[in-house]
Amino acid sequence: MKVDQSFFLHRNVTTVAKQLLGKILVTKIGRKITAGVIVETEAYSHREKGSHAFKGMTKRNEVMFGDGGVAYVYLCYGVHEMFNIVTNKKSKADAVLIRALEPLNGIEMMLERVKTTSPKRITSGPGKLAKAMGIDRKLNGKKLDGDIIWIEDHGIKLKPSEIVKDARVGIDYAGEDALLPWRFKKAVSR
DNA sequence: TACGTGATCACG
DNA sequence: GTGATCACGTAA
Repeated sequence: MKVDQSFFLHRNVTTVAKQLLGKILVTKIGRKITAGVIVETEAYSHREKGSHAFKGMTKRNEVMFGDGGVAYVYLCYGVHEMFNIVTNKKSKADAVLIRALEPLNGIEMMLERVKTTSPKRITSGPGKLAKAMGIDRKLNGKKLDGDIIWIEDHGIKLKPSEIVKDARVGIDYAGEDALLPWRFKKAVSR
């Protein structure tokens, strides 16, 4: 079933980032459904330098300042669309970057979008998964309880021991805040 | 390790 | 207006 919007209003963005692991991201773009299990996330709080919201509201990060439960999508390096989930209440501009999925449904469609034939690692990075899922800036600000993009809970809850914590990547500009262990990953089962 | 790519933002 | 910068991916 769909995750209730109240889940995204939680005040602790790292908690939401951890609890998103194991949940399902689903998009329905032009009648095509694609879905994948979230296996890697990063938390961004408006109070630390890694966040786009740290220096206040701009045209780009505007949707982060509204209530949680909407998509924040922006273009990175002129090439990649990045998909985030806004969390916390209005004016508390927190967000979770979805960094990796395990493909579940609509793999054919994903392959077509990414223009490859190998499903291996097709959703293994933030830019790639957005492309595979058909997510772009048109979805910026869209609520996650509609019928275009949403999150489902299939009852999977990871134990703390199944969650690998790490420093976030690609944010050297954040200085000491780049060291926060706010990257969460599902441990590889073996 | 190096760089493409284009929107964005902080200047003025 | 303009220029530096960037929450990546891929090739080498």
